[in-house]
Amino acid sequence: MRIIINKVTQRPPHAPISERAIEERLAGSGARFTSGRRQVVAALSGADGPRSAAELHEEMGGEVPVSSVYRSLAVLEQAGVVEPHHGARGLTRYEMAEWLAGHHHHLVCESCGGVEDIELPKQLEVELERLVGKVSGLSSFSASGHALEVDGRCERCR
Amino acid sequence: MRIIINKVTQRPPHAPISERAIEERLAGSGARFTSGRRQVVAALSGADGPRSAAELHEEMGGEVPVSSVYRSLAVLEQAGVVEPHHGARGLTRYEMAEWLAGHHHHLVCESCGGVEDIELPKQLEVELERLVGKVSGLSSFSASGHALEVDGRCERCR
DNA sequence: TTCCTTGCAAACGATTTGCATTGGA
DNA sequence: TCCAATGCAAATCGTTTGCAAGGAA
Repeated sequence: MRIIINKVTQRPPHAPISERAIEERLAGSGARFTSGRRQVVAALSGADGPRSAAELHEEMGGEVPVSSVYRSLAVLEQAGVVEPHHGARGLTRYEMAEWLAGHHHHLVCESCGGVEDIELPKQLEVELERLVGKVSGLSSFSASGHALEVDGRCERCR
Repeated sequence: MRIIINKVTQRPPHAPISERAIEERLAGSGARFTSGRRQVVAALSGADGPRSAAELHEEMGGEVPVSSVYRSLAVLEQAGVVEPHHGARGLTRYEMAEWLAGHHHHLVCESCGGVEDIELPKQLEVELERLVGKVSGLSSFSASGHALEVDGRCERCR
């Protein structure tokens, strides 16, 4: 997976993550920002799309055992630092929470199953939000967020 | 999960599924439209949202073993009769393919993990398609479809 | 007879958990 | 010292597969 989006929409690989804010969030859950968790956060905020526990395990050099990666992810999710994303073949991948990584959407490749982030130009995002607003007006479902998934083939698989 | 959408957007619980068309599709894959597969199709086209193999197994009365439900789903997916949908906790749920059930979107309850179908009023759907068209113009990703997921709490969980 | 199907049980891969140990405030 | 955090191995859970029996063309 590589970012192939043009400059306007490309999401910076390293969003300016606030270590401080994360530490506070964790503290709020009575948890510490340990080295293992820092590594997960680092790997995740440097990624161009959601990552599974196994992918993170590998990207982190295989030092930290997978079970610990899972535990880190669970704690970080609990604290609202990362968010799960359910994709191809029942794999659960995680990404930094919206308040840290910014709101974005996904391009899902139906061939390789990879996922790339895409940030909509403000105007389109505004349109989309307006549209979602109308949708929730249609049902007794109380909407709190939305995600647009665009399916197709990534450049590599075309 | 219950349909709570108003009349304008509610999707008919029993879309007028063409048994004939399904049989032909299966034949094209060299497969038969057996009783077990008919049961899966019946359960799925009567549902108001995606269903997992386990849910179908239960809704079908527990007669057909889960492994057979999985096999039926695999064959039906192969033939383009049903489509997988990856949701909460890595569960794979299926629904009738778009050409049979019609294009629609999902309301995902972040509390119970349930998914309800929602069909957008034509005008909104047109807007959405236009928007997706613009998105794919922004990247070198070739889009073939899209899915809008609205997250929130269903009426029951509110 | 020839394949497609199905049931059952074993196998798998992803994720979770129990338990004993380590580490930080 | 005390409780959170971690490593390792065993346990779960959803899903897949091998194999032998059943069925339709």
